[in-house]
Amino acid sequence: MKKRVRVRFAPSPTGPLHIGGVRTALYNYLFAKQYDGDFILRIEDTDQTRFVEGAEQFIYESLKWCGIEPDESPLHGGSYAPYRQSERKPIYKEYADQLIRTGKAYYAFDTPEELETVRKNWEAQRKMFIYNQETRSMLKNSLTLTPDEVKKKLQAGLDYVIRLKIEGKDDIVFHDLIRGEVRINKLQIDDKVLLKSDGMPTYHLANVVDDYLMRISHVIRGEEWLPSTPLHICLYEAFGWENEMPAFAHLPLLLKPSGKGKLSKRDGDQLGFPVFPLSWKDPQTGEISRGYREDGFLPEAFINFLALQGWNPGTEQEIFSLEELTKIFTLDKVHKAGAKFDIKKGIWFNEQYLRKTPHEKILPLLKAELSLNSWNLEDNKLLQAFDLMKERISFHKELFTKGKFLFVAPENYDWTTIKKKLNDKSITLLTKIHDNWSVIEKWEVFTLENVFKEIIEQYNEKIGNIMPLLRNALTGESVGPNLFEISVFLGKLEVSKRIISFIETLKHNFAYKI
RNA sequence: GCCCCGUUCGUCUAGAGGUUAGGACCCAAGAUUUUCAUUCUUGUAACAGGGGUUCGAUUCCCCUACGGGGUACCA
Repeated sequence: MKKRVRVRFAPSPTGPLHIGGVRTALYNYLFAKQYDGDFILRIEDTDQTRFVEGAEQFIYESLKWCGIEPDESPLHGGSYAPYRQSERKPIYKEYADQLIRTGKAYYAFDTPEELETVRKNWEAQRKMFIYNQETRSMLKNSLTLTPDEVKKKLQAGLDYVIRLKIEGKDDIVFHDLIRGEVRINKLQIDDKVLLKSDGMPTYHLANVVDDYLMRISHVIRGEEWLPSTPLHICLYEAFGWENEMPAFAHLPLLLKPSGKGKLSKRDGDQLGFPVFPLSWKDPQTGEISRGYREDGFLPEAFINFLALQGWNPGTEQEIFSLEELTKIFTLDKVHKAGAKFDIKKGIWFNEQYLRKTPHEKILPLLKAELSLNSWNLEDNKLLQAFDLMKERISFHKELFTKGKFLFVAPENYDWTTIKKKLNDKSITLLTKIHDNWSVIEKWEVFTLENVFKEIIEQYNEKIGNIMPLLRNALTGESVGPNLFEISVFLGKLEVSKRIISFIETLKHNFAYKI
């Protein structure tokens, strides 16, 4: 029988989740769903010094917004609870003790200060210190001290850590689902701290123990973990779990647009685009960072974009729903090299989704934005406005800036264009259009256009001369959607008002010319 | 320093020995449009370098360069 697919996304709540993390979560989710497996969210909060208020909540909200909710998590529950590592503290101690008993790990009493001194000394000799099978004999631990001394120290309540005892000089070889065979010599691996002096496990211990206990079948994580994977394998072996070891897949990193370093939380919005899915307020400084949601990205577009950063289906299709992605996602199509993040493509995705997303999904977003502007409009009018503008905006909120004239009469006009087009016929024509339009019974595009064309024919005026003026009258701008459609949208009364107002302004400013 | 991973148009990438090296974004030009946008057409633009292996290498191997990651009682 094949092992059930169970994957986990295991962020630590030391700050807001950033888009690299979201992509890791996404790939885990896609992989799980494809195999009808489970997607687990585990909170790795073992570093009590770096705890950030609200960061955990931010993770839940972000995943929810993206539509990739976990099957099991601290919030959703599950049969392997608890899913928050701080609540599993006793478990790790038990497993660490087990390794002590079996001789696979040992106590170490070196204080952080002592180790720091050793490190400095080594550095002075231009060497890098690592705590490993070659150096541990010179340090203070249960391998160098007598059993009695160790016992005394423990009983005296001295601080200690538990370190993994790496043994042997052979290579650790494993097969990464994305990278193929990876090989590293055991001499390169240090005797990593498993249990910290505060009784909390380090990432390595907690991770391996939990992945084992939670029956994780595939570990899909960022490339920054690739170098410590051999260590994790040593841990599985130390526990005797080598047959239950999950498969590993290490994802390429999302890099800064410059390519210099991985995209990090700290980049904030200095780069000109959000690095967080949602906006985030730093509880310490009060500083607010932009989020994709608040910037106006549709979650479907955001996810689609993110999915294609580092993975592709091998076909030329680029637009995929989350569900489609779950059908075609494969780890072997994940690219190996890091991807320089380029927001331009992300904006393009949003434009695509803006045009194809059904009205009922767009409406709530538009209404929320409308209320911010304290404008009032019926739902169907709002959607009509959106349809008029949707092919010339990248984000739904731009309806209210680029399409402001659909909601309020223009306060200014584009004088540069007006001056070029204005002639001695202009006022007469505008007045005529106004008057003839005023008596139209069927206020629709076809009729308006016909009446308009009859007039310019009658007066032998060029369409390119009068149209910009009429457009300015109605919108205050010289470019935009079809003018007759705008007129229909605004309604006869409003159109009449705007034209009259514009004529008045012209008369006032250009009396000499007319 | 040491270890690991990587390197195809500016960017995201396809390519798994023989291709006019393909697509998308961006940019540019043209067509359509009252205008802008959309749409359509076209264009610019890439195999890091050097050695092998081979009849033939972007593709396989090695070296170099460059980039990224790791090297904590952080994850």
